[in-house]
Amino acid sequence: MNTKIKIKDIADELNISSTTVSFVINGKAKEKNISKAVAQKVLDLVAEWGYQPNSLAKSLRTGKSKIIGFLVDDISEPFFSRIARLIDEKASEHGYKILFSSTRNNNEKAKELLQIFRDRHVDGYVIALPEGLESEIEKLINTQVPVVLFDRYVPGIETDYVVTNNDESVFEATQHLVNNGYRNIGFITIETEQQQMLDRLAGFKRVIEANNLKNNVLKIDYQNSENSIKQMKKFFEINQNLDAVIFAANYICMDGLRTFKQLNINPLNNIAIVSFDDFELLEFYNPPITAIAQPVEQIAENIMKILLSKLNGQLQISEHKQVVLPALLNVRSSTLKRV
Amino acid sequence: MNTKIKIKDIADELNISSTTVSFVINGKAKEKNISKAVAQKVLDLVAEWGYQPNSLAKSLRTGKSKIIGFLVDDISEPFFSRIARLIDEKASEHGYKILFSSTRNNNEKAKELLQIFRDRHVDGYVIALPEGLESEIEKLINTQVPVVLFDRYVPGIETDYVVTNNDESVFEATQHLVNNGYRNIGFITIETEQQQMLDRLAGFKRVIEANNLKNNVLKIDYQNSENSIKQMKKFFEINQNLDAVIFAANYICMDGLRTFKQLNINPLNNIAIVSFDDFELLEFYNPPITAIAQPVEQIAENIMKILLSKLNGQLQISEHKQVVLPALLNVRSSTLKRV
DNA sequence: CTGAAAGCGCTTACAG
DNA sequence: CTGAAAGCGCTTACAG
Repeated sequence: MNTKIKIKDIADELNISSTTVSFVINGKAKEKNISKAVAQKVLDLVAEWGYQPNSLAKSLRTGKSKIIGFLVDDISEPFFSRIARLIDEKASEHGYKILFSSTRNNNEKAKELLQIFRDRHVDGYVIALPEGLESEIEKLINTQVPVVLFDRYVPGIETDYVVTNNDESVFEATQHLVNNGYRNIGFITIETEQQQMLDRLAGFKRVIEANNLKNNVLKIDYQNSENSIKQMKKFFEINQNLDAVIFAANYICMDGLRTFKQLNINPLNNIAIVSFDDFELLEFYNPPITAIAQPVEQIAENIMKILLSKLNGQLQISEHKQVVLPALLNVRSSTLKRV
Repeated sequence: MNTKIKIKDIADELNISSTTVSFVINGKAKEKNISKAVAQKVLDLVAEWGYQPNSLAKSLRTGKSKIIGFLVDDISEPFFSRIARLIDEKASEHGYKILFSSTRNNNEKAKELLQIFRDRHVDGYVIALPEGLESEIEKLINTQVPVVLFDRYVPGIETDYVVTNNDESVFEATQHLVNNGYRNIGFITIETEQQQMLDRLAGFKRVIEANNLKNNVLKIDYQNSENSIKQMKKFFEINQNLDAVIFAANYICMDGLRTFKQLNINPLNNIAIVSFDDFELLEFYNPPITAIAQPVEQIAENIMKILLSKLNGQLQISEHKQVVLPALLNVRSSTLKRV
């Protein structure tokens, strides 16, 4: 194996200085008036020896790590892992790599992670912000490092974010239920201050109020799946006459379907279903379930567009871009017109 | 904001040398005979000022980055993202972070990534090896850096790996079908040399041969979902009399279910199904689908146990651990006894 | 018990 | 057109 070659080796071999080699390697030959002949010699030797700069040394010197920190609740949630993949693709194209970690609903851990990322001189951040970390994130932003939030924004914090139009998309979905004849619609969310969840609820309420319908909302005190199912069971027992239900997130929907199974409620005949976040299960369920699909590709694209333009200086750190993207309502037979 | 504090600042403030501060911070106070009083002063100031070492400088000096490279086909595949989450948890406990990237079936990209990881002085690797990268991986292993393969091993390469017992688990699943009265079983896999896929096929064949059954195997030339469905349609049309089918992987099963839908085959009545890899969809499908569940937690645990013991020197780099874990057959109604 | 100094491998302001 | 030298912030062998 090639015992790590360094700039000095190249310089010595060619009887020139490290400075010149460094300039050539970094494409500054022209700018620095290096003669074509010398530049070519360097390039040739670099190719021949397969020289690769030590990025650690480079980072220490320049203060740039070419690493982006990606922080989410749980990387194994489909929505997040899909974003992760797309972000990584874009980042790789520009020489950045992704360092990720899951906060797993643990704020202490999240704070630590932020600190660790900072120590590692991460150049930029992509974060789905856990509740309660608002002030930490403000501190981070104040250090003049680019931070793009996604999935949820935080009212009152001036920063870049890319989110789905939660309010509007749930409004549409609820309206779709009303149009199809449903009148007693339940909305199942979690007890939280997370903005995206509040927005989804708001969209629901707008329709309910406009149509003078009953406001059947369950806010689950979410601990785990089991506990969540227990609360849903109670809710469905009390509200026997629901003719439709909207689940405000992927994992809530999963628990909802489990609840139906346990209660022997057959969505096919008894109740219409809409879920926020589309995933394969919904397409294959019997009946196939109507879902609000977040525009994952567009979300990832926008995140990276903002982040990269800040990273390469095209966009001022202090100038904040806020992108709200429309979702798609995939109508399936779980919400057929009521007869 | 605290304009980054460094060791020198602490040393100056306390009128001692950077050496002493460094020793104390790295817990070598005793070993280096630093007086308790001095050590305490340092610790106090570190706490007060919230000093955090610059990990870049540390890495450059020590040659250790405290970063683990995680390389898979696609981080958004549920199996991989779940492993990612678990690995990250374990790694974090030991001060390591995960740098990931998806190779997306692109060997050139995979080679590049390996190179990039090397430049970044990744301390260790967790890899689901793409086909055709065998020699690259051997080179990597020869650089004496710990590499743990998972999901698939490569016969002939001496390295650490953690895999599921693919052969045995498919053998069991196939036997289960035979026991329940199925006699014309199809096996759908992809055209590949990937060892885990070959092993799954081998497990199937063992049962087929032992019972003198017909060997109905489809090896899909996998390009994309659409193309894959086309090939399955043809297969099912030719083999009208199949009474059961085993899908050799998650994504193949998804395409299989789509094919059934398009062909109007109702698995409920017409055909038994088994899928490799268990995921929520299978549990909720109608009928619920029998699945071979890989022991994800155990896989992740074993990977990290091996990797960490090599990283901290408890295990020789040259000593290779190879772990084969049993899978669980989750029997559901898609494979009920034939009547 | 403690410190001065070298060095990890780069980049870049400065000098010529 | 090119180079000597300082410095990024650590760690550690060596000296006392």
